[in-house]
Amino acid sequence: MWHAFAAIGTEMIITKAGRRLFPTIDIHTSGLDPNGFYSIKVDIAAADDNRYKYVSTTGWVAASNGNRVNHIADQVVFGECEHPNSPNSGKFWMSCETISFKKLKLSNSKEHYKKSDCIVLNSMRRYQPRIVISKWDRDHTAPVDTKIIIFPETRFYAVTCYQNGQITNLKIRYNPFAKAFRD
Amino acid sequence: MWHAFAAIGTEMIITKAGRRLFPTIDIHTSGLDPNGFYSIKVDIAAADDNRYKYVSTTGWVAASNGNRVNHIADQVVFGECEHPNSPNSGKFWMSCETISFKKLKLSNSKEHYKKSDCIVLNSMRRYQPRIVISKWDRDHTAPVDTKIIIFPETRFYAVTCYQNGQITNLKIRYNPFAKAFRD
DNA sequence: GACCTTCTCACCTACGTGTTAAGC
DNA sequence: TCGCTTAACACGTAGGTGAGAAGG
Repeated sequence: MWHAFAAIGTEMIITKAGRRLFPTIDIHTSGLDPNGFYSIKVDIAAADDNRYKYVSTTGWVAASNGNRVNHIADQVVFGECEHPNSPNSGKFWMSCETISFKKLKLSNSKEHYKKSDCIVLNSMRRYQPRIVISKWDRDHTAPVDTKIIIFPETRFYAVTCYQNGQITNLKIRYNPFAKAFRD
Repeated sequence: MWHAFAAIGTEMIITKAGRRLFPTIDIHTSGLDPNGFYSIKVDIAAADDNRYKYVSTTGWVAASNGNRVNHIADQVVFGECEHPNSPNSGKFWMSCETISFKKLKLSNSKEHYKKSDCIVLNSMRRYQPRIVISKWDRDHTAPVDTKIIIFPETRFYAVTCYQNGQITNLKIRYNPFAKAFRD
């Protein structure tokens, strides 16, 4: 699903009150220590420091002279959404068929920052979601090991209104809440 | 609200898939150690070991020769529902205006036991919800102090269908989801 | 004008109610 | 028959969609 959007240039709506991602970020884990304790969260990093604009003839183009970012793991992070079942045992996480972050929302209003599960972004910029899995020590007082996993196909442009009509069509086609707009 | 129901004899519907309590159990805390760590949950104990039946002329009567229970705190407990925000600091809990257990559901099917927030009970018996507040040690590995608080007005009969029409009327009057049945 | 943002709206999904009739 | 349980139903609440018009 993510690949179908990525091939066109994924866009995500951001609103004051917060808008869910579609598609949602769903993962599955393996190779964890069954008896270890882990928290799992998603955060969102800048994909680069460009501003973008959408030109109907050519698509997305960088509008300012931003620098290319080579190490997204070191980039500015704009907030995070811890999975509701965190923290939990490796055994639990691996028994989950899918670990879904469907409650994660994107906003453009700093006043809504305090809402949990809501990450504040800037419009017309590009972002990269990241999966952050932290293992905690026996006393659960500090993380002892943290892994960051990136799926490049989840990169997206934050917008207040869809720019590319093909993206709109895919959203309407696959998002159950947009069924009203299907032909 | 609870008192209005208790005066008549509170009943709670139980179904296979699980039914919410109405009224819900909402509490407020004070006197906790602001820097201490606490988990807060609700569990449900047998109020006694009677079976009951409802007679339209006289109301609820014990149908078997069960024993009166004097110490509900020692009774059989039928499951528990940990508050979603557990565990958390005393400071956090005391800052909450209301701590609500609205997601707690009651079921009569053991197959649904594994659902979190769902407690399995037997129909035509009487139950007593209990608030359980546990303080954890500095390493969060074991509870060091547990307090059990009981509000007698939350005692209820578990039923698969309302027995007392006055209870039905109160539910319809005050539960927003039953608005369709108001005159 | 061009571009981006905000708001309201109709139309969905998802699910919490008691009712009613059927089942056991 | 009687008492209790179950399932389908209409009708609410609650909230997630893009469209379209208005605002800046």
